[in-house]
Amino acid sequence: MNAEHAHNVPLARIFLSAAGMLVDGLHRGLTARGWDDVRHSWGFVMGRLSAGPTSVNELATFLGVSKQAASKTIEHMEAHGLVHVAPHPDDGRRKMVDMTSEGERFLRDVQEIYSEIEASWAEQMGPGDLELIRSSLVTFLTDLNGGTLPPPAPLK
Amino acid sequence: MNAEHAHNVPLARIFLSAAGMLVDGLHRGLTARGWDDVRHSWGFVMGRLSAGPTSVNELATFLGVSKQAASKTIEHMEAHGLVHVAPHPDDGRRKMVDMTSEGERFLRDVQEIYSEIEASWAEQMGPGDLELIRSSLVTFLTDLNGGTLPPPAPLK
DNA sequence: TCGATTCAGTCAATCACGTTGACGACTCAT
DNA sequence: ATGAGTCGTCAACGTGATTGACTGAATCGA
Repeated sequence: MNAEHAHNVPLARIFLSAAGMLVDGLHRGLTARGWDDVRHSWGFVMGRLSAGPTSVNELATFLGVSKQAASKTIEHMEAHGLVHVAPHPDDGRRKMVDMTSEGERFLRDVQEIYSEIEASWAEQMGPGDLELIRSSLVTFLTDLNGGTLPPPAPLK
Repeated sequence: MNAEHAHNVPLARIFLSAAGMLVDGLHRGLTARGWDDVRHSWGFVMGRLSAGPTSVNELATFLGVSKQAASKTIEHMEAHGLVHVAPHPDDGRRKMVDMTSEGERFLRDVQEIYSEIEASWAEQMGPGDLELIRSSLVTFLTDLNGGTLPPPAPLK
C-alpha cells in the first residue's frame, strides 16, 4: 500500500534519489578499491581537471560554491596527493590546479565505477532509455543555463 | 569550446544539476510568495505528511537521515507553524507529526510552484519526454531499492 | 507478572562544509 | 603612477548532519 504513484512524485525528489544512489555506489566502489576518506565533491573536481588545469576560481564556479570553499577542497585534495597546485606563470594572482598521477589513478577508478553502475542501470531500464534521459537532460539543462551545464546542487 | 559532450557527462552530475535547478526555482518561488527562511528539506517533509501523520522515526528514514536530525527539522518546522506534534494515543513512546492548516497552505504553494516549473520544462523538452523520464526513473529506482523510492541524496 | 530486551525520542558534543567580510597581492587601463 | 578590479586567503561563524549515552515506554518470554 505504497501511495506513491509515479505521476505525482516531484522531479526534484526523483533526481535527488537517483543521485544519492549513484553517489553511494561510487563511494562504496571507491572504498572497495582502497580509496578512503573521499569527499563527495572530489569526483566532480577530478572530472573538471581531466579537461586540463584550472584556477581556484574556475573550480569554484564549476562547483557552484564560493572560492573560499573551493580553496579548502583543493587544499584537502592536495593533502591527499590527488592534485598539484602551482603559481600561474604569467599571472601572479592565480594558482593553477592540476592532477597528479595519483589523481589520474583516482579519476580512472571513478570513471570505471560510474561506468559499471551506469551499465547495470542501462541494462535494467532498457539501454536506449538511459541514454535518452542523459542526452535530453544535458541538452535541456545546458540550454536553460545559457551554454554550460549548471553546477551540482547547491541545496541551501 | 565547451568540451562537455552529452554522452560522457556522468549521470550523477546531471541529476544533481537538475535537482539544483528545481530546488532553486522552488525557493525563488517560495520567497516570491512570502515564505521566508525555508529549509530545503521542508518540501519533502510536507510531501510525506500529505499522505497522513507520521512518527519522527518514519520521517527520518524517509529523509534518509538520523532520527536526531529529523527531530531537529520537525522542531524547526513546528516553530514556524507548519506542523503539529502530538503524542501517539496508543503508544507513549511515539510522537505523531502532522500538518497544520498553515502547513497545508505551504504545501499547496510548493506543489503549485513545482507544477509551474515542471510544466515549463515539459514544454521545452517535449511533453512526452519528461513524463517518460519521471515514470521510468520512479519505477526503476523503486524497484532497485526494494519497493520504496530511496531517500533524497544523503551526499555524505 | 516480572525481568530483559527492544524501541522511540532527546541531549550533548562534535564534525563537515558551506557562508560572509576583511584583507593583501597582483594586474591592467588610463 | 594610480586607482579600480581580480585572485586567493584568513578568520569568524552558521547550518545541518553525525555519533554516543541516555530516558522512558512497550513488548516478549519464562
